[in-house]
Amino acid sequence: MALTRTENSFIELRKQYIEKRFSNLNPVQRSAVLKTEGPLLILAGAGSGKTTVVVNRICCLLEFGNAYESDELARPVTDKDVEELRNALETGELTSSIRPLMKTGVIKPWNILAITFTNKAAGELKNRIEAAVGSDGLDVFASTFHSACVRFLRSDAELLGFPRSFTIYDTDDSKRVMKEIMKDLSIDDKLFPLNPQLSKIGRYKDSMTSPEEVTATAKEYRDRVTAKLYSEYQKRLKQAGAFDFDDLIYFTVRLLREHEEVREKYQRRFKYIMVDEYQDTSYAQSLLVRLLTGSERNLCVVGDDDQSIYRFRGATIENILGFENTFSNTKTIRLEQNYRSTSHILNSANSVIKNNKGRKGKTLWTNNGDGDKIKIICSDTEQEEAELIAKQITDNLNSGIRLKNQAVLYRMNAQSNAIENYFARAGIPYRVIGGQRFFDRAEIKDMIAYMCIVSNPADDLRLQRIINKPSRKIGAATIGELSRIADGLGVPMLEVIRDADDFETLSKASNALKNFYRIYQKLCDTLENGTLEDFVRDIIDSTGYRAMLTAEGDEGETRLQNVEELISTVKQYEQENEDGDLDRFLEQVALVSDIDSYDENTDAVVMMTLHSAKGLEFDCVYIAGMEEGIFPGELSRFDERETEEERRLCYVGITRAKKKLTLSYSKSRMLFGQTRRNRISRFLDELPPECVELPVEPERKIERTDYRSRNSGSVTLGSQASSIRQPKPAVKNNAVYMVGDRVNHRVFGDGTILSVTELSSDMLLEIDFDTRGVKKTMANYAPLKKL
DNA sequence: ACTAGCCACTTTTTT
DNA sequence: AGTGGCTAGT
Repeated sequence: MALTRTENSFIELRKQYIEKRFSNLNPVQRSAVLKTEGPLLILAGAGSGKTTVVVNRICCLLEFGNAYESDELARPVTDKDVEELRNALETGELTSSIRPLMKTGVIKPWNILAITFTNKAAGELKNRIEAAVGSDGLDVFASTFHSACVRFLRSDAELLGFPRSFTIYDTDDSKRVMKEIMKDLSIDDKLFPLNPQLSKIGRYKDSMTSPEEVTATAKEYRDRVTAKLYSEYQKRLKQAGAFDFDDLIYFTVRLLREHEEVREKYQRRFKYIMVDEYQDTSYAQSLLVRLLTGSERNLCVVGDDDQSIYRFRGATIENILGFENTFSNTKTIRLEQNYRSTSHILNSANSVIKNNKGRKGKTLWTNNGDGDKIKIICSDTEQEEAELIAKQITDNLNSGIRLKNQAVLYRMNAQSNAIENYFARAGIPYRVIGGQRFFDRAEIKDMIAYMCIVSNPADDLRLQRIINKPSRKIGAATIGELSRIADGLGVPMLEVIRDADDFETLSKASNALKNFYRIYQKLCDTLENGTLEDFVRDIIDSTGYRAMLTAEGDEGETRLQNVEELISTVKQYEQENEDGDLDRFLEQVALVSDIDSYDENTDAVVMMTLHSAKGLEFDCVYIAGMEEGIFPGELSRFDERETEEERRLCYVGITRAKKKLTLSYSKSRMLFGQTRRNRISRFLDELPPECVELPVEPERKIERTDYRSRNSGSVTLGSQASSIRQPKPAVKNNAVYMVGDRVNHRVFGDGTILSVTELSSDMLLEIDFDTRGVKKTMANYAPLKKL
């Protein structure tokens, strides 16, 4: 039906109004916000304001529905309506009579599904939506893949033969199960190491390959063993009513695939779907997204192929590279303007990443000024590295950058030790994100295990963990017998314990088992009749756990404190979640990561792995361990695909920095209990020389701040060790520099060269100046003369 | 059944 | 280097 002239002008003005509503965005961002219908691929460079786009896109949907791309009108329009809208464009004020005309399509907050990478990101997204559109925003379904899947499975897991109150196994649990399987099947875990087998199984799940399929196709002996392990592993998890992390995705996909009514339920509900960090999705996850997407295909994925860093856990970069092929008529939008970093930092990032081949290719640009150049610092040991980084941090603190805006990033968690040690001694407040999580501590896992068996009585694994903790005279022999009987009958171990009297072989342990069952029943009672907090307190006391810890002395004392902390966690959980129950709490515990609880308001230096830093930004970023064998890691050095992944990780690291970036390497480092000397990371060579700092520092004593303590002032750059190193001649500008040469520096005067280090196209010289101490300079940039 | 002491392994990165 | 698992001895 043709539109009248009045209608046409109204629709045209409506578009203008909506555009104006988002005039705070740049034109590219705005086009991404307004394109609400059909498949959309947003290639969002680091710091390009992609979260802002996602938030605004959701706002747009909630405020205007699909009005921007639609000809629909809620009622016939008159010339008066057109006039009022024209006024509204001037004043920004909509009259109540035309307001209903501004929105088309029925879009409620719960029709929008937004998948993020971490729980923290989901929370932030919700907060920002709430801030923009009010409490309606809270009903937008924003969560991670894993949390979303748990929600779906909670309502329909029975269709797959799992209980609704299923348990979620973490990596640790998986290992335990696998170890047991290997023992039962007499498979040598030297020949078939645990981790590779488990990750193989994980990759099978990522590619939606069932145990049956693997068994059918496995020809070689090793593959047949893996197939056997996989089948057995799944069998046991099912018996225990448990999913591991990969299962959550795998079984949700199966649920949606095999049950049309469930699939349609969600397709009807989620009219608009958005997926963030799409470059880090697995094949199974991309399938999941496809299954949730209805025939309208209102799917928007956001990602940056250069920031794909989770290949090791099944992410495939092909998802984002091939999105346009999977979804025909995809509109692709590139956000390339960076609002975060200075151009020296950005150019460095560009220069590093351009060495990768498999990428869509894009170049970030910024209007921010050049800013400071990239600092490179070099040390002899990892202790000294920590010291030098600390020095930079306090320098920057003195120039007004708060500690919370400074972050130390590294490749592996193990690197944090040396840095932590120094910071602790120097009195620099710091926080470490990641590493061992609170919920990974043994005593906390014990508490959780008690909670789990009440929630899911079939959870034999958790049961075994705590059945004799504290000691109840139930030993390995008894547990073995229990497990045998339970297996034979196909019932949970807990049932066998209940009926212990019926089994001859358990007669000796009968009393101990009855005693345990009484405790179990008491816990069930407490949960039934009280709050979660009562329940946890009861676990600590009734099980004798407190008594056990108290008896242990001061070791136990700290562990008791951790347990007490769990109580306050539970308490807080109950306060924040009205409808929270035990299952919900346990699932949260299973799915939170350390980064989720990272609070940016505490004023302390942040330390974390480069992986954890994804999505964050800091004024100052220090990346430690820029060495071959560390970063890129030893295993990645000779595999091109792996090296490219490391390079992307480096790109992620560099682009976290807003103002200052410091890269650090150490000439020697203690790792795996051995001291190793590593070459400088190739990534340093890939930096553009013009962005790297000429280390001509203004001559000033490092002011001691309150944070620095005694004894850390004597910073010795360049020890004898460095002068022993093989002299490499630096040829540039007709000058050849060798270790031991005497040189003159226009600012620092005369000195002796301590070391020559090849760096990019230049040479890094370490010079011991007669009057000014040891400094580092670039051969090409420094005002140097050979004497 | 429990404990102490020894050995081996870890190391990528995480939901 | 540190931790956790295993063995052997009580």
